[in-house]
This record gives sequence, structure tokens and C-alpha cells, in this order.
Amino acid sequence: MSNKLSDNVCFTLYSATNALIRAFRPILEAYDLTYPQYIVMHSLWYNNQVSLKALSHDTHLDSGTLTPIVKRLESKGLLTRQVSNEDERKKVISLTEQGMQLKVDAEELTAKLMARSNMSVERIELLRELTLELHTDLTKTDLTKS
Amino acid sequence: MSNKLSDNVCFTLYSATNALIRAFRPILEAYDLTYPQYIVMHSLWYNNQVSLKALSHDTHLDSGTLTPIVKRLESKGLLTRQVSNEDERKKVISLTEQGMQLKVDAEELTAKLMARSNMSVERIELLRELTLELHTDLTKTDLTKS
DNA sequence: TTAATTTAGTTTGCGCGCAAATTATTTTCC
DNA sequence: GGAAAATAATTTGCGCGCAAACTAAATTAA
Repeated sequence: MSNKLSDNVCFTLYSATNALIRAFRPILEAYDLTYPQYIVMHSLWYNNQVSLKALSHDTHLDSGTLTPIVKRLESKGLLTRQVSNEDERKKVISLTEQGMQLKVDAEELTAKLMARSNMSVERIELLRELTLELHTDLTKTDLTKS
Repeated sequence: MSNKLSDNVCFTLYSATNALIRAFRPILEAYDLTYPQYIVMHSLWYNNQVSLKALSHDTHLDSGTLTPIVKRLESKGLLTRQVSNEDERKKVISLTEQGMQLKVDAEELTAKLMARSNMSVERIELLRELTLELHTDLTKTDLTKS
């Protein structure tokens, strides 16, 4: 069965995500942020002063991925990383004044970007629900078994 | 407006794709392929003996991304890269016998993987259509203008 | 209480993904 | 025919994304 790449969900999902990040890039550049960095900031705007572990849980990003991202945001002066008092293994990640101020400008970026696509609000919401469902499925089920 | 990350399409799309590639990894490992390498092989199974440019168009991958991927597949003995006779700037990428044989085993992998998710065939198809639509939208519209 | 285990975070290594710069070939235009 | 522009592919540089190995601190168990 020789089928086209675009007949595959995996491929269309993969391509759409790459295209979205690519479209986001020049917009985020104005804030000197990459998309993953924006995700981390967004998470902190909603939930400040958390451990790397908690940030990892919220952003769905690996700790090995997060450490360098968070370090870069620290060097940009957007957040601080302090060793926790209760548990010295943990680091408390906190927004700086500058990091909090970025929120006002940058938070509605996603809505603005999606509004520029030709998709209806309903179809965008449907896409959100389906991708959320897929993610839940894939992380709850151990696919190597079954 | 302080909303959760999961309220954003961009984020759910991004997370679902990462999760999908992650779920795919151990399965593709049996074939000694990464997901992007699998995409390239899949494209060639459907359309053999093409230029890098044509492969780039079909896979939606940048030429700067493709060159190293194709080189790795060449070093695995799955394809060859020959300078074109008509146009010496072009390279003709052709599957080897070994590369063609992989098709039989590996082509139905996507269907198998998706079948393991709890999503219905209808919802998976819907997801495919929506992501295809989004990709088309994002690549046809120049988002920096408008 | 101290040895073994678990947990939090960092580091290393590798393969993307892509913008930008570069090289080599071909086409266009005068 | 020869200079200028366009095209095909490669290279460079940077930031992920993640598995695996590692370090250090806390918890558990003997």
C-alpha cells in the first residue's frame, strides 16, 4: 500500500507544527523569545515560583530540555533560579519584574497568530481538543506494550 | 487574561507532536530510523529518483535539514546520491535494493501506531484534515504582512 | 545511624529545523 | 560570448528535544 505522505496524520501533524513554529518565529523575535522559551514564560505567568520539576510537568518538556532554556531566560533577566530552603535539591524559579512586564505585551500572541490563519474559531477549537486528546492518549498509554 | 497553556492550540499541537514522535521513536528504532528519516524514506517509496529540491517540496523539510538526513540514509545503504546528467547542480536521490525492501516492513507503521491510541478512526481523520488545512493556511499566507 | 534507594536537577551526545552564508552550476540578458 | 541574476545543494551556527549518564541531596530501610 503506497500512500502519499499527506494521507498520514503523523505527517500532517508534524508539518503543521513546524509551520506554526516557523510562522511564530518572526513575531516572537520582537520579544527576543523562541517558542519553547515563550511556553516557559507563559507557564510562569500563570504559575510563578515553581520548581523545575513542576515547570516540566506543566510545559510537557523534559528537565534536560528545560535546564538550558531556563538558564537562557535567566541570562536575559526574565527570571531567577534560587536553591530552595526546604529542599536543597530543588530550585525555585521566579519571574523578575521585567519577566512579569512581558506578559502584558506578549500574552495574546497566540490568539493573534491563529486569527491570521483562515481557519474558523470552531475548527481551531476542534483542533485544540483533538490534539489535547491525542497527547493524553499517548502519554497515558505505554505504547511499547499492548 | 491569564489562561492555561492547554487553552492554546499552539501549545496542544506542539505537545501532541512531541508526544507522537516520542512514541514513534522506540518503534522506529527497530528499523534504525528517526522520524524525519522515515518521512524521507516514505516519500521515496512513493516517488523514487528525485532531486533534493523535489524531496524538500514533498516532505516540507528545508534543504538545509534534508542534506544531512539524506547523507545519513546514504551511509546506512538505503539510498544513493548521484549528480544529475542534465543539470550538474542537481542530485538524483535513488533507493537502493535495501531501501526498497524496508518499505514492506515499515510502511504500515503509522496506521499501527495510531491504532494504539484510543482515538476513533473518524477523529483521527478529522485531526488529519484540520492539520492539513492549518499547514496550507500557514504556508500560503505570509503572516509577517496583513 | 549508616547504607541503599529515590528524587531533583545538570550535563553530554546526537539529530533535527531552519535562517543565513557559501559554492557551484545554469539561465538570462545585453 | 560574457557579465549578472537565478537556482541547487551544502555548510555554519544556534536552539531545541530527549535518552542516558552523572551529581548531589533527601528519604527509606536495615
